[in-house]
Parts: sequence; structure tokens; C-alpha cells
Amino acid sequence: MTPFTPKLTEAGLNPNVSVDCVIFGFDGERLKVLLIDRDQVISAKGDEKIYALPGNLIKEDENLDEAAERVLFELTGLEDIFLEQFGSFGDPKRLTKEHDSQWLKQIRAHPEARVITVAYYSLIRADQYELHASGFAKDAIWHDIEELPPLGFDHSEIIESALKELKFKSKYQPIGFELLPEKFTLGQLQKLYEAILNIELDKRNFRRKILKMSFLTPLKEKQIGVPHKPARYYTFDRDKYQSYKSQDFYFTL
Amino acid sequence: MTPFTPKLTEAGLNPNVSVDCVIFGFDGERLKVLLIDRDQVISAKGDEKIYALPGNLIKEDENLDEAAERVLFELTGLEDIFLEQFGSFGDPKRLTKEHDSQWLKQIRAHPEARVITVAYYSLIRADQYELHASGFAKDAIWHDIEELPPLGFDHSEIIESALKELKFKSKYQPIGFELLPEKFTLGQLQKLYEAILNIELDKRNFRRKILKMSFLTPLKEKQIGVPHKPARYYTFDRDKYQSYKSQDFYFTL
DNA sequence: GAATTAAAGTGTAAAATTAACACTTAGGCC
DNA sequence: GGCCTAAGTGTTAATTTTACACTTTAATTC
Repeated sequence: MTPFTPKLTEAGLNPNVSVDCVIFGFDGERLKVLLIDRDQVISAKGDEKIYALPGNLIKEDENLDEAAERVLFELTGLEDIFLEQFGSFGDPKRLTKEHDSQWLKQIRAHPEARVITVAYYSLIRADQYELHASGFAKDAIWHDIEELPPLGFDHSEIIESALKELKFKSKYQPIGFELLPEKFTLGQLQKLYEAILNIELDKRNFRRKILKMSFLTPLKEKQIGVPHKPARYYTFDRDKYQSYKSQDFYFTL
Repeated sequence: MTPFTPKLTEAGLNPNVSVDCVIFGFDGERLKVLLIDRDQVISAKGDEKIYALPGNLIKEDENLDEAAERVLFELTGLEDIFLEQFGSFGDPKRLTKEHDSQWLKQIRAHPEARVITVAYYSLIRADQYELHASGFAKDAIWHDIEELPPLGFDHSEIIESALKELKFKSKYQPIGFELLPEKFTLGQLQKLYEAILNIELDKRNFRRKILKMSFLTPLKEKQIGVPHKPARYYTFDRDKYQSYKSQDFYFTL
């Protein structure tokens, strides 16, 4: 990896607008978020590292969606990820915490500039992508959404907002395709919904409802090696799944 | 009205970030949007005026919500309006149409600057507010959403996006309180839903459904002077209405 | 190899909601 | 007095939702 020379790369960047990406993953049990290690240790007791969302200033000649895509790639190596804008954050003091402005002095040509950030989120199958941290990201790591490390800037707020959006969306659109592996069991799908909505669902009712939508294709294959009755695997029928997305839909239970 | 001296007022403005407000109203029949007359005539055949959403650059010391509130007030006189952010627009070419950049040269200290705009929307009772155009707004006028005049910048796109958001929101949250006069008939409420969703609803089913939610209080008062059976007036029970908003809800029919 | 453990898988009945549908009423207008 | 217009009102069938418990299958343990 070539050493990062931040300020030299600032040409063409707009000093006042950034994008941040909240990338959600699911490990079969819990929801995860992708964070970058910005390689800074809080001086207070504990010596905890500070993490951040992958994000950076936009370029003058790209639109917001392009910026989000580029920045995500530059910091984490993730490519071809469908990102959806969900909100913008512009408190004048959002960058003024001591350790944040210290950090900005290292990487920005105009570390004092006011920055409004446009936030994006995405759902991905963590296992389908390789992470390659680069740029000012020392590392890119999945973190459990329920127990996040200390975060820079207003990134806690941004993640909270993204999660709210996700909960909301998952109630009127099918979710799962984006987060689950190619083949999965109904139990995993139910766990995913339970993790997102943070509630318990009735197994029989859940299955009936989700199967009736008929975007799930049962496979002949079953789990092997599990210490209980092996579950059948399913795949998503992409076309039906997508057409369901555009339909009206409301998830109860 | 004092003459507008734009460039002198630019102190403290961030050159790269603006807010725009999509204010919806309802006249009992049709959905309306509030536009400002930017007092510029397209030179091409027709001599049509160009309109725009109320919007302007943000100040360095205010957050986005505050900026939206201030800008709306400065241009239209509207105050104490609940504004909700719904998206940001940042195409690098969004200000580059000829008549738009001409206009910007008149009002901006940095007319060439790239501007990302954060868009807000609101629903208001048109009859409850007086409009006072000022600043670079020569006038502020309600326009029928279905037949909009030529709009500057990407404001058509922004309005379309706001409308989509409104349609969407109205399906899972009660809407009406914000747009209807203090007392209103069930017919008006139904017309509002029909105008927003752009569909026809069954009168009996609509009434049953909306009354069951029990945030409507029937009044003794009825319409007078109408050439048909006078309808009963209702008011919203604000508390119940608000608590319904936070609940789960899905509007069918 | 019998017993244990763990999650998979499966059905029904009661209650609630949705969808479709038409006539009577009240008031102004001519 | 007759006409016009929108208000107001109920029923039935179909669908959806909710609540709820036992059997099956495979691995693990002893």
C-alpha cells in the first residue's frame, strides 16, 4: 500500500460538501455496520480507537451519487454497491470536537471549513465482498450495530438515522435479498427481520406471509452438519423480488 | 418594500450549500405548490416567466433546518412552518442553464460556484398564512401541482421528488391536519387524499376507515349555502392525530 | 444405540379487515 | 314543484390477521 498523502489529493474537491456511507451487513445473527479505523486513539482513559463512517469531500465534477460510490471505493475497496441517499447533516459544529478537528488537520487542505454531509446507506452481503482499506482508512471493519465503538463527528447520529430508515423501509418493502447469502433458510430470513425490526416474529405466520409473496424459490438442498433437523435452502427470484419492491406492500406481524 | 441589494447581503453565506422549500397547499380541490417569481422572462417565444422554489444559500452559523426556516421566511414571509428534509440534489450542472446563470449573476457574490441544495417540504393551510414576497422574490404564488410553469434550476425534479415523498408518506401516516382548514367536511378530506394519491376512493369505505381512527371530532355545525345536502364539519383531535402519526398505520383503498 | 437437544416444519379456527356495491336525504336553483 | 348535487348510510363475501402446540430430523452425549 502506498503511503497516504492527503493534502496533495485535495485538488478538485469541494471544501464544503462531503458524503458518508452507512453500509449494513448481516452475519446470520446480528446487523453490522462497516466502519473505518481512522487510526487515532482517544487520549482519555481507555485508549479507545476512534472509528468513522467511510466518507469524504465530493469532487467538483461529480454528482452526489457518484461521490458516494467513489468515496466508498477509495476507502474500503467496495465496488458496484447500490447506495441510497437518506439524509443530509449540517450542524455548524459537527466537526468541531477536539479529536475530530485534530484529525481533519492531518487530512484536509481546509480543515476548518464548514462541511455539510450527504448520507447514503446500503445493504450488502458481507461475505460476498472483500474489504481493502486504503486512503486515510487504516482498516475497514464490520461492527455490531448494537455495540458501536466511539465514533467521530456526528456519525453516531447518522448511523441511528440510517437504521431508522432501514427499519422503516423494511416494513413496506421486502428486504433480505441484499443482505443474505445466495442460498439461505427461512430461519435466517426471519432472524434478519427480527434483527432489523428488533422484535420477535411468529414462525408460522412469518413463513406463510413471506412465502405467499412468491419471490422465494425452494431448493432441493438442505443444511448439513447442523445438530437439529436441517432446514431447506431458498433463493430469491430476483425478478419477482424486484417487482414486489415496486408494488405496494406492508409488512405486519 | 426596500429594493433588493443582493450581493451585499452575501456575507456569512456558504457559497456551496443552499436549501430549497417545497410548500404544499390544498384549495379544497387540487394540490398546490408555492413558487416565487424571480422576475425573469424567457427570451424564447412565449415570453413566459420563470418561477422557482423559495431557496437560497445557507449561513455559516446556522444548521440546515434553521436555514430552511429562515430562507422561507425571507422570501415568502411564512413563519413557524414545520419543514421536513427529504433529499439533497447536487448535480454539477444543476445551475448551468443559460437563464439560470444569468439570474445568479444578479443575486450571488459567487455566481459560478457549485451549489448542492438540501430540499425540504411542508404542508400548510394556504388560507391560514399571508404571503409576503421579499428579497429576490418578486412575488410568491400558489400554483397547481398538475400544471406548473417553467421552473429554474432542477426545481421540477425537486418538486417531483417531494410529491413522491408526499404520496408515499400519506400511505402510512395520516395527512390532512396540516393542509385542511380548522373545520372541514369528510368530502374535503377525501378529495385531499384523492389529490395526493391521484386515485379515486370509495366514499363509504373511506369514511369508515378514517372515522375508525378516531382523531376526527364531529361538530354540530354544518355547511350552509351549498346547493345540496349540507355536510357536517369535523375537526382534528390534535393529540390523537399526533399519536396516530407515530403509530404503525397503512392506508389502503 | 438410546436419550437428549435444537431448530425445522406444519394447520386451524376465530377475529378483523377489506372490497364491492346503491339508494335515500337535504338543500339550493330554476 | 321538479331538478340537480353531494351527503350520508349497511351488508355481505372474501381475504387477511392473529394466536397457538406438536411432530420431525439430525447431531451430540453418555
